Formats: sequence, structure tokens, C-alpha cells
Amino acid sequence: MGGVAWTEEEDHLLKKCIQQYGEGKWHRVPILAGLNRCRKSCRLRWLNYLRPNIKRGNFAEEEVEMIIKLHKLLGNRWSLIAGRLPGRTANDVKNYWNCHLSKRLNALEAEDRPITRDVQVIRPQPRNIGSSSVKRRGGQNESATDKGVQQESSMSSLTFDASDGQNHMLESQQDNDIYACLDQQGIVSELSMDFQLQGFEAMMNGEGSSSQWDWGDYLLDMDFYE
DNA sequence: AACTTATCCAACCGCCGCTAC
DNA sequence: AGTAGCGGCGGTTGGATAAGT
Repeated sequence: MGGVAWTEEEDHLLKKCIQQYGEGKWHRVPILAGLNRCRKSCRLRWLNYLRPNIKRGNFAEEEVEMIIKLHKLLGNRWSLIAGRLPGRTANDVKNYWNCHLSKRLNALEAEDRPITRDVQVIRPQPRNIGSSSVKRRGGQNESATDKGVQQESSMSSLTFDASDGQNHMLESQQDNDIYACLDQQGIVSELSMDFQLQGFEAMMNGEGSSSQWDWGDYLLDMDFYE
């Protein structure tokens, strides 16, 4: 593989550690689990492989449609896209895109055919916020742009209600606007009820992918306009 | 059957934003 | 204000395997 493959023994130790101490505090996991792995490796192994309810195997047609639409909307924000696909990880989505979809879409573009019908691109816009939030990731967006990917113009900030010390999203008109916008795009309505329900159940169970399945977290990364 | 090429995907790397000090 | 540490993300790598010749 790309690195040193995990052994069953290591998987067992990591699983046991997470079950005992819970997720988070990844810097302590290698010590607690007795693993000769860095915090990042442990986290990645858990998120992409060991975590319960990870869906394996081929992507369903609905999932592929969803990926294409969300990618058009969000760009290479794999974790966000995966968050809408219950049981799929960001790595899965990214690999699938790189192996299958990017080629397929390139071929379609070469034939000058529309990829999806009537999907309006929503560009996240920078807010008038501090420079740290506008700072770009080095080099990454250039390459994305080179590939013709619709890339967000900047990361935008997240509005928190810190009055109680909790990081929860403020309920706002924006939520409704975003939901309505996604609905308008067909992102929601075109999915079968089963698929939507699956996502909802995953959200309620705190499952899903690398992020919780929550419409509110669209606020995390995007501002919508127009 | 042997070799080459293409594809898949787990793992690693480097960077960023956030937070605490 | 500066900085160190952490969690998290996206891009890239490279070994395993399948497909082709």
C-alpha cells in the first residue's frame, strides 16, 4: 500500500482503545493503544476502515449522482460530500472520484455534453472576515483549478453561539435558504425516500461519514448568494 | 505461461484553522 | 500578538491485483 499496512493485531488494539476511551484525543491514542503509529495514522485507520457502519463495495447509482452534484456544488470538499453519503468515507469518495468519475466526466466534457441536467453552480463567497479565514491552502486550489474543478473562492467562517460554550450552529434564516437552495437544485428531492431516510437515520444515530449528517453544517463552508 | 500495463485503494504527507497559553 | 499543539482535510504515493498482449 501507500505505507505500512495495518495488521489484525493493530486493528484490534486500536478498536479496543477507541471503545474504551472514545474518539478524539488522537495524540494519546498511540500511547493508550500501545501502537507504533502516529496519531494521524490511527485516526485515518479508524475513520476509513474500523469505524462501525462503514459501507463497502460499489457505489449505488444514486450515490454516484449525489457525488457528481455535490462535487459541482462544493468542489473537492470530500469530507462534506461524504457527509451526505451515509456509510461512505471521504477517502472512499475521493478515490472513487479520481478513479471513475473524473475520467468519465472528462470524457463527457470532451464530447461537449452536459454532465448533469440544469444544475446551477452555487459559488461559496468570501465573507468580510479576518485574514486568517481567507488564507488559502498552499497550492491545493491551483491544482484543483487546473483540473477544471469548480472550487470555492475561499473558506468562510462559521457562526457559533458561544454563549454557553458549546459549538453549535445558530439557527438562522440561512438554514432555510440553503435547504431551499439544495432542494431547488434537486439535490434532495431527486433522491429516493429510502436514501433520504437512510441519511436521516444515520444522522440521528450519530453515524454517517466523517461528519455528522446535518443540514446545518452547510453553513460551515458555504455562503450562498444570488 | 510470462510479461506489461492499467486500475484500485489504503496509507502517508503537508498544510490549514482553531484553541490554549 | 505570537506560538505550539492538535484535529482535520485534500493531494499524492505506491503496493496489490486485474486486465490485456
